[in-house]
Amino acid sequence: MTGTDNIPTQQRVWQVLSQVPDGKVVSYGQLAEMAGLPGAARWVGSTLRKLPDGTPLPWHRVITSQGRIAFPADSDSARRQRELLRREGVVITGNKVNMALYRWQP
DNA sequence: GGTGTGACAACAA
DNA sequence: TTTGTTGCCACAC
Repeated sequence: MTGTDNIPTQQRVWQVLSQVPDGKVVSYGQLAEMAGLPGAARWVGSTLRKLPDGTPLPWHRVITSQGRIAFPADSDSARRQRELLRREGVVITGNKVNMALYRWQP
């Protein structure tokens, strides 16, 4: 097609992300795949980076496939993310989340 | 249209 | 387990 079919890829990611429920998390790869972009995990991360501070989107529910926070454990961003997750009831142990328990599976 | 980039993922040592 | 390497994708120059 010549471009009439493209809904902004970014927008599709936002849409999927907005569906992640409280207390659940998804990996970058999973999010990419759900948005119809298998293999674009890395790109998703780069894109989330552009979100403004006050975004209504649950960016904090996106973590690595290993259940780790993608930021350095001692960074402010990592702390903020842990705080938000914990606030939703997600137990974090050593900068890690138990994917078996909190992974979002629609 | 080629090149570099990154909040990743899978695999080798 | 931790560290390094390679593959991926869409985007910005």
